[in-house]
Amino acid sequence: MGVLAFFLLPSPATLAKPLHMKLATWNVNSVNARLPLLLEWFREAQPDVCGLQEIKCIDEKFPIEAFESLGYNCAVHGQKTYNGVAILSKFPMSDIRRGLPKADDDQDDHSRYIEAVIEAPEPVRFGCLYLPNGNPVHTDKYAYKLRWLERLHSHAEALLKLEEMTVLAGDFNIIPTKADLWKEGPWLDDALYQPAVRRAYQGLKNLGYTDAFEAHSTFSGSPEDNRYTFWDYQAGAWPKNEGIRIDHHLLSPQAADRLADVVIHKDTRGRTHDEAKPSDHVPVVVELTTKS
DNA sequence: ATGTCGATATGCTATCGA
Repeated sequence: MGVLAFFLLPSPATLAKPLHMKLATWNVNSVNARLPLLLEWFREAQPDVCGLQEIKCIDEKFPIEAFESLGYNCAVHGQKTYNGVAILSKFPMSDIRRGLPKADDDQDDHSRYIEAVIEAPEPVRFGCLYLPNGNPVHTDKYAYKLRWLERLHSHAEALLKLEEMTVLAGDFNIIPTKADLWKEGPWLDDALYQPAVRRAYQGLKNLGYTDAFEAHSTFSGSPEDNRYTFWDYQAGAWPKNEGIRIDHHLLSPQAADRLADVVIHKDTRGRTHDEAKPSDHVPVVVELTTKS
């Protein structure tokens, strides 16, 4: 009978181990000012992939060696002083795109989008975005935000046609619903909470993308008591827990089918390390079930 | 509304963007 069991059970070599691939996003508000905290968090959390926003440096000043020493490959789309995005990945990356597609009359010199195929055993296309803030409304900054959302919509639509596992993650600068802020009043005139902006976010979902946090909260046995991802430096927002949820993962249907967990690393908002102060955003980590 | 940051050059204080 020992022989029978040997034949009926799959051997360890052929049994595909279920794995969880961790895909994170974090607006770091200067990668160099934040570096000691970032390295500490990467050692602990061990994300497979992490999109960074607001790195606030040109490519040449990105601390590539520090991340390589932790086992990450780096794809960087930097800019002097403002914006700047990057993808860190334990797996090799291919098909790297810097910037969203532009129409002929679009002028956009901000570094706000980078995308790569993560060459894991089951590849994932990962887009890292830093959507314009858009304040104050009724200015060209707000118009730029709306136009950027149109361009993101078009690109997101094109990506769905590839029928891949795709994750669009980043600082969307969009508060999707009333549940995603502590009090509505102060935000009614803010570009992060305008109906047109929230409608555009819903438009991305209507294409077929799933908001990972929203989906996870519908089947999570113990929903997180915190859903905020950002607390302003000003006016004591953090000690008063006056936060908002603006850092999101949108999943293609192929990725949404694998959604296993969403974790907001709230504790990093109160941490310091080697003189480095916390970012005003915290990392959000999505776990997808994948095969080895 | 504002109790804070970070990068920069207008450069040891002010300005911008968030």
